Amino acid sequence: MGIFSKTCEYALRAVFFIARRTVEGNRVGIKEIASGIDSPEHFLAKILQDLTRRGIVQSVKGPNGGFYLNQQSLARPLIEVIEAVDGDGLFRDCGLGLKECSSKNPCPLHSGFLEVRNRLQSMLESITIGQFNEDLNLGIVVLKK
Amino acid sequence: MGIFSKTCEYALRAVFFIARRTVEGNRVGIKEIASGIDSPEHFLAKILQDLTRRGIVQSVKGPNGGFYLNQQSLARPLIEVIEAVDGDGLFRDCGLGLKECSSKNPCPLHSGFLEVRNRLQSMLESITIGQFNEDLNLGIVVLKK
DNA sequence: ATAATAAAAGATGTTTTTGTCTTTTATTAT
DNA sequence: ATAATAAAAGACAAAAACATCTTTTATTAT
Repeated sequence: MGIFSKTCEYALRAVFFIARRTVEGNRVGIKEIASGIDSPEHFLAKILQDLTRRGIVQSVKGPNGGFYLNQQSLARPLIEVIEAVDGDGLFRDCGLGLKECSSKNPCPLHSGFLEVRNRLQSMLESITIGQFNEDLNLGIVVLKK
Repeated sequence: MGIFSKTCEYALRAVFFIARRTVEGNRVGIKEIASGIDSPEHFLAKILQDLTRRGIVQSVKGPNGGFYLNQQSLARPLIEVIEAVDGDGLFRDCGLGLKECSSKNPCPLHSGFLEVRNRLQSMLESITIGQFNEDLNLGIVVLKK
């Protein structure tokens, strides 16, 4: 089990992929995205449909259609994608699964977790969907294998 | 989705619960553990059977039997329980699900993740199963609700 | 030895996650 | 208008996670 669901992993790789194509001035089809990030095509389609409904990615149907990102979406922090897909449980729920864990009524790991996941959260708030385009083009970072 | 599997959450709550009873000098039965940590009894039984096989908790059958922790187990870092149940994926696998993600061939989040999860890892290495017994007795920390 | 106890093991069921395949709808170029 | 294109939506299936119930085995007290 990774830190995110498989669904979320695909979503994140996909938005990075779409961002890169977008700044090149192109829309990109589901087939190309799926093969570009090594994900099951139809499964990814569902994920992107959902993100589109939520306004996190943009799409148009028909010839020359495909997915893309508007300026607002390119500037979006990664955490918005994660919360849209996996919810905010990773940042809010008790590490031991307690319903009412809080600073008033903490589980043994409460304070330790607080620090670690605040860091995770602020990291994911500071990273944007569009910030890796150049690194992706240069091959400094990758989205498959 | 929390950071750990449900199975792992139950395992962690259970070992804390057993630790507390152990230092009081008692073995504790599965029924009492399950109700003490609010978990499904038979499901927890499986989990503890597995941890027993791995030597992470101890048990004896029959009257006056039950689960307990020897000195070595009481001193065990929490990460050993987590790795026994969920594996080490949380600390090793790529956040975006790439098979070959590394510093040589990083995903966009590679370096950011490295820092956060090294912190998580060292936190879980420094906490021991037996270190919350007093806080549990005083009600400063809790294992259910 | 026997009965009672409690973990271990086995069988089975449910729900969620992940994945595939087909049909429909919207858009564009001709 | 029509045909081609590509996302959207729907139906279905496999696998994994989560959960329950029953039977067996080991241990202890009598």
